[in-house]
Amino acid sequence: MSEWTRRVRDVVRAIPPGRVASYGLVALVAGRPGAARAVGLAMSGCDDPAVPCHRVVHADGSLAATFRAQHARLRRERVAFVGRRVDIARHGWLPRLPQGARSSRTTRKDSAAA
DNA sequence: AAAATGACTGGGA
DNA sequence: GTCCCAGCCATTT
Repeated sequence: MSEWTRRVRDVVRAIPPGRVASYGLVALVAGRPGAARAVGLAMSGCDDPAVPCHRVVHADGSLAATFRAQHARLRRERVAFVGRRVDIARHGWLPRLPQGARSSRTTRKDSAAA
């Protein structure tokens, strides 16, 4: 397992139940702004049960097409949906960003929850 | 070493 | 609103 994968995993583990974070936000917190796609790659296994991979969603609240169990798992945590997407405004995770975590682009949307 | 891949994203159509 | 495309990035061929 690469350093990157391990780092992503650690961030995801910090997402509290009932909260969700976009791939982009995870990348930002992991120290690689803009690496959203790479985050998805790191999560593709989702074998470790200690990692709440279902709490990672697309920036617009929609879910990964290939991760079918995601919707059910989120609802099990009482996460509300608006149509086919998660209600980011109410369930978006507001992490404590690392110092100097510059928001190259994913920030506005990702931290818009409040 | 070079090219293809994919649980992404923002912007434009 | 939905669809499509061109960048992005670490991993895998």
